Amino acid sequence: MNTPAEHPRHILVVEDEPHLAAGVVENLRAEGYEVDSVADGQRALDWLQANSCGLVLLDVMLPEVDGFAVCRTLRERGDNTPVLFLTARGDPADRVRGLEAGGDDYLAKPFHLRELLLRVRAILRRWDWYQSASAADGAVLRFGGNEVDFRAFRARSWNGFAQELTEKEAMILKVLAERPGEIVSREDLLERVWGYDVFPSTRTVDNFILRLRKRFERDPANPRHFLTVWGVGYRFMSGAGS
Amino acid sequence: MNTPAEHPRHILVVEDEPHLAAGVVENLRAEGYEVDSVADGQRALDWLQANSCGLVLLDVMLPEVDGFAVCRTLRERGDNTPVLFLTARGDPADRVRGLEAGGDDYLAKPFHLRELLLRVRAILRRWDWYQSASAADGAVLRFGGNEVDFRAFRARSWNGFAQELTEKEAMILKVLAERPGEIVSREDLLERVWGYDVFPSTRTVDNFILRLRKRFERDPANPRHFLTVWGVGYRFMSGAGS
DNA sequence: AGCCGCCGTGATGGTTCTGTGACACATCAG
DNA sequence: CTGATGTGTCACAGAACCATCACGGCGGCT
Repeated sequence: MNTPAEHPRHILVVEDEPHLAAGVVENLRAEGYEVDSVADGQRALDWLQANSCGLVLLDVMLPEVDGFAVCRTLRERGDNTPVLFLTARGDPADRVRGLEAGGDDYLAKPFHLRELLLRVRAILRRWDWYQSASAADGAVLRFGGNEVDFRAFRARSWNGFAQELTEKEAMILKVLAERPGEIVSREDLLERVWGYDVFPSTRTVDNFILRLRKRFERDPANPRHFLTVWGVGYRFMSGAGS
Repeated sequence: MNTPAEHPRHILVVEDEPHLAAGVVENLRAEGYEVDSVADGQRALDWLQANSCGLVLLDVMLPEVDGFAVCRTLRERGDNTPVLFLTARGDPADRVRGLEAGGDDYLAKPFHLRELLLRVRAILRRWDWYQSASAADGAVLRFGGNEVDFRAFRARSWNGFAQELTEKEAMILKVLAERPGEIVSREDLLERVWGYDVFPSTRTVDNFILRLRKRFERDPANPRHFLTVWGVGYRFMSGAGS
């Protein structure tokens, strides 16, 4: 079964209008993605059976097999590769149909390339995350007697207790731990963890810090690893840094 | 067609409120950018047809043609100059509207100058041509046995004590340290640190100098680094200059 | 349907930072 | 020397911000 983890920066573009396809492909490549492109639904399904990728850009209006059908078939196969629908019509009902077919997002044509790139980035960010977690082979973070395994969302805390991290907890921890000693603003965290079009309050971030402290700090009220930077954000210290 | 490649360090500010525009322009110039400014949407479009730049700072609420419309027109022209929206409303949905209009980022007023500068830098950094941020940035400042890391708002003073600088302290120190040996007036400091919409008294500046002296001077009463220029302002000396 | 765990928000209380006034001291003009 | 003006220093109050808790919504699982 295909999983996006295998080729997270690889994108398949399914679009029958050659000019549009070329433009999209070009721009995605310029952003550093690997891109393949096919022109109809059947070929898309064939390609996806033989290969894997991190995202499918799927035009709804396709000759032969339309985009919704492609996506449904894909899901029936057990393939969970993220799908971003492109459609000519602005009909919001299409969005619902797309989501029902198992799509992840939806963009109405004509769209701005910039917006497309933003959405692609947002969708792939999730997988970027898995990738970097496994890439840093020793994807086990150690600090102050704690041990965190990002692959399994698992951790063992300083006092020996096993901890099952939630997804958000793990992501926040990871973003912080990527830049030890540096300040990470709440906005950074929101953007990196939640994405560009979701707006939880900054209070939410505080809460996750609170949870991380409870899990990993010996004295959560006097944190040594998850430090507050007043007026800005937080900073992660792994060691006995002073 | 305009591309940011031509003038990557050039910024156009489109803002109708003169005082805000002045503050923003001044701060951007101090960071080393070339800055032009116009006061309404039509002039912005005219300017952008005749010139090119690396970034447009675009107020949403403008007389005549609003910011979204300016951006849309720009994109229809095929101009992909990055656009950073400024808006009076804090409504996060505006961010999406801005992105849909073809913008690159979005900042709600009232914003902190520091944040504005960070975002400007982030956007311009996407273009490889623009490598180095401002001089004092990211660097570690050393003087008289002290060590200041502006990235982390942290410092170690001559006697070895760790110092957690507050935001304002760090900013004032940075502005002073950018021009070692030069006189910086209180008005300059107010403009650079507090920005466009706050007007503390000059007394406040004195107080922050006091705090900096306490942190970093061996004998705060006889300062060797944070010197008073009577009747004008202050001057920062990094070395043993006297 | 019912249960449970995760997530986001609001309220509350405590902490830190910031700006100001007061007063003493320093500097300058005459 | 004397007054006028600017600065050093301190303490304080208000503002801004954060930690923490409790609660409700939502979705997944049984």
